[in-house]
Amino acid sequence: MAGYGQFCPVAKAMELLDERWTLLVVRELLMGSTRFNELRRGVPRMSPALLSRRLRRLCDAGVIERRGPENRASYVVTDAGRELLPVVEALGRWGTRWIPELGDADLDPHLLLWDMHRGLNRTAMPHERTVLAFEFTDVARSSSRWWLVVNADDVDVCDADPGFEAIVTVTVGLRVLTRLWRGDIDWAAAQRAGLRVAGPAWARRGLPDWLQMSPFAVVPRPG
Amino acid sequence: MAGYGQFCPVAKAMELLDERWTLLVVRELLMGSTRFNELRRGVPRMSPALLSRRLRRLCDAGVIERRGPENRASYVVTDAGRELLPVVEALGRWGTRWIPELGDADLDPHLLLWDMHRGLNRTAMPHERTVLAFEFTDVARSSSRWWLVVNADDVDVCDADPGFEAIVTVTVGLRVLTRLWRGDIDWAAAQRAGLRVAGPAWARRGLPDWLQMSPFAVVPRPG
DNA sequence: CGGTATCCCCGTCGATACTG
DNA sequence: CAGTATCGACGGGGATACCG
Repeated sequence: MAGYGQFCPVAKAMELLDERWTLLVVRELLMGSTRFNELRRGVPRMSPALLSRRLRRLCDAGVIERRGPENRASYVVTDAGRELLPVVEALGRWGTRWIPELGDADLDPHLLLWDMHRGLNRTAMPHERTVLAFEFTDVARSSSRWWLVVNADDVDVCDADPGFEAIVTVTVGLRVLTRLWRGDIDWAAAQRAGLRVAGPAWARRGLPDWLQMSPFAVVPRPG
Repeated sequence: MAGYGQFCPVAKAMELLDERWTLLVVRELLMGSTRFNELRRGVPRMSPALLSRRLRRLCDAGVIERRGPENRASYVVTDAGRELLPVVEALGRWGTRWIPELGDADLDPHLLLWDMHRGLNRTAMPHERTVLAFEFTDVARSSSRWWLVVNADDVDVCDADPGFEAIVTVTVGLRVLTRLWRGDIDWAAAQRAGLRVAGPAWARRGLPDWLQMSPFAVVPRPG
């Protein structure tokens, strides 16, 4: 689409940033994703063709730089890209406060686990390999069971049993865990809403500390 | 277009705000415009049908409220709307720093005068009616001459001679005055680039104080 | 002044398949 | 792993005219 035909810096910024998906890709980049397929996991409903277009556009705009060989590309934010953090933060804070309601279509177990895997508080967790299991009570059988496999230096999100025994199993409705992650409700309210944790007492007690919530969870709500 | 299918508050915010023109309308509302045709002057390239759609959407989202009788409607921001100011500010700051180049299509004398009329430093100006004239050296005859008519309690933007004598006449290239307004250059650089002011000495000296620049003019530039 | 109504085009996006 | 290629539909939005 053509530009706005305005010299206003807000308009010039939006000529780039109002394109569908663009700011979500930027969000993923700012969260630390650098590889194409890593970015895709953060925006699973975006087609690879469109992601490719957006990445090129962001390169052209100087927001990111493409690095590495053709077959192992990575994308890193430039100074200009890093300075989009205040924009993303302002949007996230506003969305948190003023759009609290989620439709069923906004819920996605894979995306939720993907977000959670980034925020795990590794230092508070056991040092050996640790597996956390999640069972969603209200999701179709085929995608109701998930595992976070915490290895020495990475975390995997699995939708198939990894074979190692889970130290805890969280049984919960998808919406309840999503709202907990977003900070719409707290841990106690989640338990009242049916969240259950199975496993040894020390692990059940530790879990709330292991799972960091969304960065926007602490945003104060209106009223 | 459908939503993003994400529970992330950034995604939920962008479902509303990534629609073309929406954030520019919000900008106008935050700058104090409340009436339909007043808003239009801030987004002249937007069709009235589309502005109408956007206003309804912003009402539905709780960003603004529609008030007054059918034939004299006004739109005022709610708390949610007011809290979009940090979003607009962050975008404006980023655009100012990282998209400094303007295309010819981004220049618009009417829009420039419309922006300037809002920022006039009335207290520093003469109390009686004051007329400021602008003559753009590089704009087609039909829209090269403009006037700001400062009355007791309002300011008019005119593209036809208002009939009252101007206290000063500014002769300048459209791009130069636009860059001055944006803070890309300062007053001295604008004069070196050809800006000339005609009128009594006291008015010529006062002018830089009368004309407030864009709120983003003070944003520090990279490097 | 404050909008609606209508029309139609073209670009965007989604879907799917495929490649080095 | 990191993308391209192709295609079709849809709907957003620009233009224009019109109404209360």
